Amino acid sequence: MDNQSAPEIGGRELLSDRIRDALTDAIASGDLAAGTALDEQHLAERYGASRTPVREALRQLATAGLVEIRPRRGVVVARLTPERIADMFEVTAEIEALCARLATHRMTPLERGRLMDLHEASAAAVETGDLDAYDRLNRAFHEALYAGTHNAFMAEQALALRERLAAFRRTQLRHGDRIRRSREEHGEILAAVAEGDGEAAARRMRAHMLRAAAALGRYIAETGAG
Amino acid sequence: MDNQSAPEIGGRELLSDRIRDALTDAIASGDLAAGTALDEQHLAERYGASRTPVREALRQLATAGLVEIRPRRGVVVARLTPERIADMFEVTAEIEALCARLATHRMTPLERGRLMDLHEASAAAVETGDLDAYDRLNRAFHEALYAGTHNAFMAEQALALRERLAAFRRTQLRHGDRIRRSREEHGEILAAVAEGDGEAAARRMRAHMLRAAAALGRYIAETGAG
DNA sequence: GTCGGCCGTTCCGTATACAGATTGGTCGAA
DNA sequence: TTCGACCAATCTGTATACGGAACGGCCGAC
Repeated sequence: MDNQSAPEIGGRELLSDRIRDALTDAIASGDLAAGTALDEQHLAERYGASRTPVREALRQLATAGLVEIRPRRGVVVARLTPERIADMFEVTAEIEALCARLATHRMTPLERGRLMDLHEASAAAVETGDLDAYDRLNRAFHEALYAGTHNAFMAEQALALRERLAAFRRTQLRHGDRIRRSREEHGEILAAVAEGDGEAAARRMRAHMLRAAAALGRYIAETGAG
Repeated sequence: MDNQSAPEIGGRELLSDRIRDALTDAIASGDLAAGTALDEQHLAERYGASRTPVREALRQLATAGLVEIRPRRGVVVARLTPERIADMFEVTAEIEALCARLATHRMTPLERGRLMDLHEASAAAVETGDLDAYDRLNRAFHEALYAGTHNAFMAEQALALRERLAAFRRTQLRHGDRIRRSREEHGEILAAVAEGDGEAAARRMRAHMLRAAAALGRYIAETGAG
């Protein structure tokens, strides 16, 4: 086994969380192929820890759907086929569309104003090509819509789903003029929200997410990851 | 139930899962009030186990949203206010509506036939007043729609959400003629599915779920649980 | 009298130890 | 040769031990 990917998990946060993140990356990047059996002891010595935090990390990954735990029979990496990833993105698109529709009808003027501010601020990031800045504003835009549903549980679910797909979306914006297109689509969504047309906001958000997923899908197809 | 002193949890499955179930019941039933601090050692001796399975159970409850874990600061029972439960039911209603819409467009004739069979079979359960039988068929009806989306991830999410609310829905069907009404609503949903009108199916499913939630909400308000 | 720092206790996060279950292989019998 | 049972190795599930961080109380200073 080629240990090219050094564990290298230094930091101050919880050890189990660091192991979880490391394993998440390893699975999302394809270093750990689908169906691979994960031995707790082996992982423990690989990451320089004991079995206890490794177990906690694996449990978290199981609830995230990245691994599968058969009681007393070990842990295996879940089969993240292109179809499954596509399924996940479809669910995300629908959830985001749902949030957009609800938020359109429920946001306060103050919240709508903040959404517009975020959109305005993102213009500069697009012009300067600041990917990290746009990523933050992009995230803030979507999270503002989550919060705009005035349904805390909905917002949590949407955010959790977004986090879950973050590993696969990492390189999405790096391609072509996806950033500019992304912001344009945000503008169209925002217009529908401003007009109070929830259905249109939902449709445009769904299309927005599916286009982003398609861009990522092409990337995955090229690299053969998964 | 005499859960006054020692909740005896006997069985052959995993100890951590049994503790998780016991804690889930305790929280859903209100035995553990919102905001209660949960001490691992105390829970361990209470359930006659060590801290390890207790920890695993608490982690599972955290991902289920029933408790909140602050690193190095302990675990507290999440605040399941009526508002929060209402939020959860709204999300469930929207997800179910989404599944109904997608399933309408994607189910095969065979799957549609099975859905109709399930609906037909439930008639007998309604007539005889067999609550358990109707509960199974009701569950099967909804799960058939999940599967009908042909999106495995969507089906898993919907099922997980349903499981998560099961603790609060336990007594829902026991009230009045909710069973008969429930089956009638299923019939209306089924009609929309058969006609291929996904939007109507979604609307009717949303209304169906919200009516069930309202019935439960009245029950909760009466008993003061939560 | 009130505020701030010090210290002890408690509890969490992690490490290690032990027991039961599962899996794979090997040996023997038909 | 093939099938079945037994056995050993290994890994998971659980228990226990240890170190450090956080919270509460006490004492001293202003």
